[in-house]
Amino acid sequence: MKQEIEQLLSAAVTRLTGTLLPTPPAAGTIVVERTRDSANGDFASNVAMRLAKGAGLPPRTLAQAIVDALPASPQVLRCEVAGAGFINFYLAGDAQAQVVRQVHELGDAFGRNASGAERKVIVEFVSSNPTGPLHVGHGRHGAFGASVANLLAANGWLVHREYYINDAGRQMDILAASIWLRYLEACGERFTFPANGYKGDYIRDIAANLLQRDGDTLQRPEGELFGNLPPDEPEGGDKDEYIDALIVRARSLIGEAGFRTVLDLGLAAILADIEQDLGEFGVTFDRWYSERSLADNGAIDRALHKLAQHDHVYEKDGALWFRATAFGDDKDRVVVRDNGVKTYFASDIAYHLDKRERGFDLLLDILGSDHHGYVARVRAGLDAMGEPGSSLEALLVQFVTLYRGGEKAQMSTRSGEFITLRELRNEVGNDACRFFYVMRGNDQHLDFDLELAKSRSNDNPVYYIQYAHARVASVLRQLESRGLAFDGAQGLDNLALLTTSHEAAVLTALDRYPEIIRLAADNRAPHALVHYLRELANSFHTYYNAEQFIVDDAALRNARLALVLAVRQVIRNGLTLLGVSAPDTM
RNA sequence: GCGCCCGUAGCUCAGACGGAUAGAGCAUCGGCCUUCUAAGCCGAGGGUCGCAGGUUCGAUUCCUGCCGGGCGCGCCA
Repeated sequence: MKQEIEQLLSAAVTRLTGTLLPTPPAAGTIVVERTRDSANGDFASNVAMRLAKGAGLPPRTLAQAIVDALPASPQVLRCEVAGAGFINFYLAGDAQAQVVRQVHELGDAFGRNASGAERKVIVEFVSSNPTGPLHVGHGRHGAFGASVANLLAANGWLVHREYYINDAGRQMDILAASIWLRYLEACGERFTFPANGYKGDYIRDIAANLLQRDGDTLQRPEGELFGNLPPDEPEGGDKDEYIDALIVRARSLIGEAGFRTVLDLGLAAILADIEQDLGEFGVTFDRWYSERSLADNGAIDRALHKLAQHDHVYEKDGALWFRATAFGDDKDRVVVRDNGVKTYFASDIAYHLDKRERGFDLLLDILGSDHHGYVARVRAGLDAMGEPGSSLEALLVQFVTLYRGGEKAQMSTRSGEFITLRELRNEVGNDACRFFYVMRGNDQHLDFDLELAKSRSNDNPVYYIQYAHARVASVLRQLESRGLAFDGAQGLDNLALLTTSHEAAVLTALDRYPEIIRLAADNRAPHALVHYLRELANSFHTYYNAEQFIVDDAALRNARLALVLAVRQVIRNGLTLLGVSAPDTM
């Protein structure tokens, strides 16, 4: 409806161009918005105020001229000039009701549009280090990323969802060493576990699987392992030095192949756990992309070569530096350390180059807010390699603070460690989780109250929306039990009977849905959809309390049922984009 | 010190492109179940939109400077 009014205005302004208006208006000048107060009509435009100065006319005079030039439309009852020069549109009585017909015709597709124009976008999110289970912060990334990806797809983007596996580097070595040490413990060796090792119970589980699969083939006496090592932190040493020395020792004792066996087993186990966890959460990926593969297939060398070709690298202090400052970054960045090891940043730019080479127009990275410094670097890298840095868009997700009735509760009461996503899901349920995670904008800190998310009361917004959906289903059950059936044709033919103020409110809410889908995708703002769904549910609940749907008058009954079925459809469409279920009973 | 984000009702937050009387939930207070699910509805109170300037016909929104909070500024990943 909003679009149609914009078209009317555009036609009127075009008609005046050359006479009252010296030049055609710039794109984006003709804007129509919904009025906040129905006393000002249903829609309003400020176009006359924006064009008045250029035309050398008082805003109200120009506004009246535009109104006079508007083409006639069956949708618009009348329009008038108001205030400082607003043009207010009053819709014809049955114009709004046509949205019900649209919803019935389009079904699941209602609200989708083609604004993305089949551009290719890669959404990279979660990408947690595969060194342990996901915790509550990763859950927000998963829920947010999945919802943004769904919204983009609903707007006609070709969406690819990807998880970048940080399976190279020192953290992986520490993981492997930790597993091997727990394996030795399981073999009966006794020693003090390193301060910097991974201490979670899942490490013991993986070690137990290793023992079961490979027997004691990797066992070595602890004396050989710990002899002549630097002191660990509790002994006054440096925990990083200690664990690095331990890793070197482990490699020499069980060989590179043996070490790799342990590492791969651990990596596979943890990734399987993460994939299952996210899968149960309704978060899935088209590809799990291995960082290690970038080194193995030469992609990093190719990226570095590309930088060197364009003369954007130099040597200093034995290391190879990328001249990032030439591309707007704060400082130059090391890509190859003086010990010959390539930095994490080197694989990052290689990865992003690879994304471009795979043909993605938009690279959407969903990152923790603590990674904001990283964006300028990677953009600089892309520019230096001849790819537009502007194709990278980073969405920074702020931290999650868990509360349990008002008290901070970051730690699990059972294990004393960070609460995992799985624990959270088990406690509050997937629906409430997905919903609470996207209730706030990504750049807003999120207070996640466990008690509120669990409460099955009117405090809980997710149930409020689901309840509206279930109520419609309940109405249909009631209809059937009275021996009646919904006559869709009759309902859609009698939409003009939907005249109460409550029906008008529901119709307006339904009509807004396509606008919200567009807005939420353009702004990468799933929370806009959350707020909308609450308002739609509110208009429905109010209607439900005010009017009976199952009335004796068949024409009115079917018109009302057509309306509430449209509400059910739109709620279902919206919740689906958020990864939340739409139950028929509660 | 530099950079990014945030500051709106007692609390948690919406307010895209500058527009008409700044909204919602929770909390507080008062009403509504012999009628399709009360996980619901209706009503009331509650605000110098952090502060100070600037641009504009018009600023919560844009710009500048302060104040307060979070995060980041490695040859870590």
